[in-house]
Amino acid sequence: MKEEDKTGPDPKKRIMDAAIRLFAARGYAATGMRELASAAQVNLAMINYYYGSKRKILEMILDEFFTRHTAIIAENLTADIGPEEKLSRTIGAELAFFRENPDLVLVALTEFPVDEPEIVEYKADYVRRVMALMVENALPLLEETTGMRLRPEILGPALIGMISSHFVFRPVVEKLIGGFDDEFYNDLKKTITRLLMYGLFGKCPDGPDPADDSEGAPDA
Amino acid sequence: MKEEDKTGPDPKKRIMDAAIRLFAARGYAATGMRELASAAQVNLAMINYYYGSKRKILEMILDEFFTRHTAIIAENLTADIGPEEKLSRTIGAELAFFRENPDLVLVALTEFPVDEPEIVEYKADYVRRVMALMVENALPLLEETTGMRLRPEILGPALIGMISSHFVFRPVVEKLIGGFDDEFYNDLKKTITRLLMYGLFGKCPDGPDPADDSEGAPDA
Amino acid sequence: MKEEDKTGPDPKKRIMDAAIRLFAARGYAATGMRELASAAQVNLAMINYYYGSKRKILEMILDEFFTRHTAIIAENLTADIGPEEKLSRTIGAELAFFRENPDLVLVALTEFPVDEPEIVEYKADYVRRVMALMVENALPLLEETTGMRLRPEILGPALIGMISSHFVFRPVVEKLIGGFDDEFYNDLKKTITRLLMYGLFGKCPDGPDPADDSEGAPDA
Amino acid sequence: MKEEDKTGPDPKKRIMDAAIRLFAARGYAATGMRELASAAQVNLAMINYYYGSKRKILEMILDEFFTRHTAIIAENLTADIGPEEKLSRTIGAELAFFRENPDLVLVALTEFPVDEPEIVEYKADYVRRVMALMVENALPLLEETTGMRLRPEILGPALIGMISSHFVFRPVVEKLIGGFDDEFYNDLKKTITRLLMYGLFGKCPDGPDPADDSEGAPDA
DNA sequence: CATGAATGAGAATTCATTCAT
DNA sequence: AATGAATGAATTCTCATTCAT
Repeated sequence: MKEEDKTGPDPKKRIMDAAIRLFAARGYAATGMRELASAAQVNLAMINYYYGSKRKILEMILDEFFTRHTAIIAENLTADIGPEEKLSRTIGAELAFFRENPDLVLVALTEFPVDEPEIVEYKADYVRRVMALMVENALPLLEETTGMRLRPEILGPALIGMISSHFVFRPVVEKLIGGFDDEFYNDLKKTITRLLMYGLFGKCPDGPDPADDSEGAPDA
Repeated sequence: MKEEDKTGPDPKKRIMDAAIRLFAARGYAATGMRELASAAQVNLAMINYYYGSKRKILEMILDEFFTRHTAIIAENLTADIGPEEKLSRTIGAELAFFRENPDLVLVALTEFPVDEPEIVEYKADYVRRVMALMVENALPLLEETTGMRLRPEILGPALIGMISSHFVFRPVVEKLIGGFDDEFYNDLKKTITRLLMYGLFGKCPDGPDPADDSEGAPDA
Repeated sequence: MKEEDKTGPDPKKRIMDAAIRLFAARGYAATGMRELASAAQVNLAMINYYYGSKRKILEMILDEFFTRHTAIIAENLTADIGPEEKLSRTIGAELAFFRENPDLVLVALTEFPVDEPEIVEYKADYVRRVMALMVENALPLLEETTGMRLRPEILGPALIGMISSHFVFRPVVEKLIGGFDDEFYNDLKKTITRLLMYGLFGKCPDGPDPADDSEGAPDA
Repeated sequence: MKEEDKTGPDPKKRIMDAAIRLFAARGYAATGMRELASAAQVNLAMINYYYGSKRKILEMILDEFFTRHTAIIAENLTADIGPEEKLSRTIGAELAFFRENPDLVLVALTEFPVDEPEIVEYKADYVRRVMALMVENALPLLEETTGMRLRPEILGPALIGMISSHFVFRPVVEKLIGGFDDEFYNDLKKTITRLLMYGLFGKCPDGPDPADDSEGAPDA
């Protein structure tokens, strides 16, 4: 009986997967528990049995995104490397994470501004942690190179916004452009990295593009 | 005539204003018609009397955002000026528009990925037009300066994502930081412009910062 | 201004005509006042201005049918002619009336059993009058010819049911058969008359069919 | 199991019974779901839980009537007996069925002409089947005895109309006459049979009335 | 673990009607 | 006579959740 009699993994995981997919496609509030139950091939009552309530599911989704995203940022920002490499690696890691979990990103960003009291603390905590990571591991150096005062509450959203924006527009762009292949995502990484490091007009130092995954060229 | 016995302007406008505010705060699907009616100080049935349905309200909101946003981009991108000035002006105009209509931006971006068949065409059209504007008025020059192939389906979302991201995170950041004053928005504009033009490491040509609204004083 | 600026006759009449048509097609309860207003090319508020309420319209419709139908029966049943001629003429007159006002019949019959307290008296009165007419002008003679006891509360509905039934099934039959031409209605009259006078097996006395409208030709 | 804590049979059946009763008394469109729920002693939401929608209930009611009525006609019309016996038995069987399910008849006839696209096919199918049964099992013989051309689209409605008409007028007649006892229904059967077989004036062959259930007289 | 039944609150929408102009 | 706005009640249906089995 333990062998999956329905489709795919165990029921609890199926529910979570379906929730991420449906919340991304229709939005959290617009997704019904029945819809979710049938998408997960699970009896309706089992959802509350496993998760307690609909909102708890969303909390777990957000929590997962925030935890993993913060960990990625922390891991790359605290590495003992030069600032340019730091930024370039962070962008790459985030993009890789987003690409593997596009619906997770979509749910997190789409439901992010929504003002539900019981979830607001998750979000505030996430923002706080990301800003703290920047202040401690990147801002001083960056203020030096740019010669500007850089506020974490501005730089944080700006970076995340640019790196994630593809995934917000993806469902619509997909209908116009068709799917996205490896080449697209390599272009995406190159463009985003280039923009965040040198902008559209900044002079790029000589040497190979630091974000190009193609060919066999090393990152340096 | 009928001196407004309730609050503010005429009922139809009050409904639209309240809808933008509520959809931004709670999300479209989570906002009830009763909530909307009482927020707009209007009888419940008047909403359908004026707008026909809840979805029509959202359609009008999205349409307004898309129309105005596209117009701003078109106006600045087609101006007969140099590419750097083009970009800098466009960013400034967009930020000014977003700042004056933060809830409108939030609704447009939050509800953007949602896959409702009857609204999808609005969005696709918007994306198509923005990409076309870039291809015709900016991309060739930018590809020259960057030496990269720049896809509109990458560059478009990236720019919009960075410029708008503050407004997506704003409700949460506001709770941590407090309100946002003029100085904040001047910093925001400077930072976003700097990032998109020269990135965090690109060498900025000498001369005054092109995006500084503050007096004539340099940043020190 | 009095000249009909819209379509057809004066607004009050247009409302009544549209009501008969819509009540026949969708039923009284399922027909909305807005539907009625736009079908009659009249402002919504004018309906209540002219008729007071939706129910009053139905009352007037039923009243018109009952009045005219009762008058037709009275006129033919009290004529100073033989019983067979009486019946044949009554059938013919009813069928002619029904054919000219098929929607009126449909509304009267469809809404007839509905148990709305404020309308019930109209119906009861109608039934009473029809039964009284039969008792006074036909039953004694018919009981003699048939050798049966004939109750008016049985014979009345039976006759009306047979004569009107085509109009109840008409909307559906029309979809299967196509329209109904003069020949059809002549056949209808012949069949109904034949059935009510001699049934399917009764021996018909010689002589021309008393209900044949077509030329002078006998049925052969 | 669950000994019925409410009234009578299981909830699903109670809903159906109440629906037939209410639709007959007030009409389908005029019957509200709340009314139905409380008449069936059932929670409002259970109606949709069991039947999906209000219209589905009507569809099931019509389907039941049409199925059973067609079966009765088929059974009696295809019997290997003489034409007079065929007709007489069919009338008797229909009247018995109608008497046992007066509300079902009323709903079917009252809602019959109503032009709801999703139900129209049920009705058309019913009409088609009844007409086909007549064409195959009765019309040729009847045309011979009557010497008339008999169209199924005329004869079908005429027969049904006469046999069912009592049940259409019943609610109103009941208020004038009082209830209907066995004797009444025996008279009804005799009168209807007599009319359809020999009409009001047709010469009835000698011998006892073929439709008289009373006394001990045999049918032959 | 799993299920079908059940519930009360709430969803969006439409209703017939009224009223000031 | 005519209209657009307004209203409160009612419409059908769906919601997330609970519970006995």
